[in-house]
Amino acid sequence: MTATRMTRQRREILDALDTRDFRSAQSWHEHLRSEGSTVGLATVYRALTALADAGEVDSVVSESGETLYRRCEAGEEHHHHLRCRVCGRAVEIDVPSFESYAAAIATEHGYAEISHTIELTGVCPACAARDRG
Amino acid sequence: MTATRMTRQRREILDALDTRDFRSAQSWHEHLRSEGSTVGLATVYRALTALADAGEVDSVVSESGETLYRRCEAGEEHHHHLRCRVCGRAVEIDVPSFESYAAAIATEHGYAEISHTIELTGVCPACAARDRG
DNA sequence: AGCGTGACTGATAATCATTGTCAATAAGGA
DNA sequence: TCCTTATTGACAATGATTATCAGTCACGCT
Ligand SMILES: [Zn+2]
Ligand SMILES: [Zn+2]
Ligand SMILES: [Zn+2]
Ligand SMILES: [Zn+2]
Repeated sequence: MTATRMTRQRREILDALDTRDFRSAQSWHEHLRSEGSTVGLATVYRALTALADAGEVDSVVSESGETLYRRCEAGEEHHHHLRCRVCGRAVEIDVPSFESYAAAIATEHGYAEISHTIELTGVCPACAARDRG
Repeated sequence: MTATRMTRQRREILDALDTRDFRSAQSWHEHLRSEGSTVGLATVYRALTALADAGEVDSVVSESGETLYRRCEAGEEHHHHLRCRVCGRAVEIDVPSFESYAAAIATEHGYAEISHTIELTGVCPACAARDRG
């Protein structure tokens, strides 16, 4: 019944994704092409959304509304990020006290099916240095 | 030098925005039209982005990438929301300990110009009831 | 009250990210 | 190898947002 096939394209995409930078589907596609891959844009979109649904990659929606992806660190659990808004480089952070607080405040207001978003963005040391020249 | 003029359209838009629901520009436009206004879609977009830039309305980016707006109770002050992902109804929450925590963890990683996003989403009591109805 | 200027408006075209279409291709089990 | 069908990729289509630009009107000034 299940039937997920391991194709050349999927292997290429998995290989390209790293755990350092958050990039858009279009950006990953460009990156793959520049490395010689011939993978199509639609395929990159399909693979990334599928991987995100499967929880194998992280996705965040940027301030401008683009969806950004990166591969998770091994063995994924719920976590949040501190991301560079210039280059996409990100580190994972955890916000221990918030997790329970979120549930409490939500039920207090009668809201169900709660989910939450916590993202920190800034300019990483490398990009800050580059700015100064 | 400054030159922001109070037009009929801007007055209508300001009047329409309420402090209860987060809606997209298109949704506010529909709402205005249904009330008899003849305001154009582009004008609604322009007014909302201007108001958001001026800090007079809050804007959040939804999971699907749409930008949602509403007028807020807390004036200019920084705050966060618990929003219904079905109807947009939202309440303001505060996350007391987080503000300083965000700054600390960011500088710890060398990131500058920090900003953060915290949004809770769920299904409000009214929408939950309607689901069952 | 009348005038002039430039900010504002609205219909529409353009843009941009993302999704849908569909014929051709190629995993992977028999 | 052969068959079934998931997958691919070029391209069209969508949907939100932004840019154009000619016509309009707010508002300071006389
Ligand atoms: Zn950076
Ligand atoms: Zn969390
Ligand atoms: Zn608010
Ligand atoms: Zn609701």
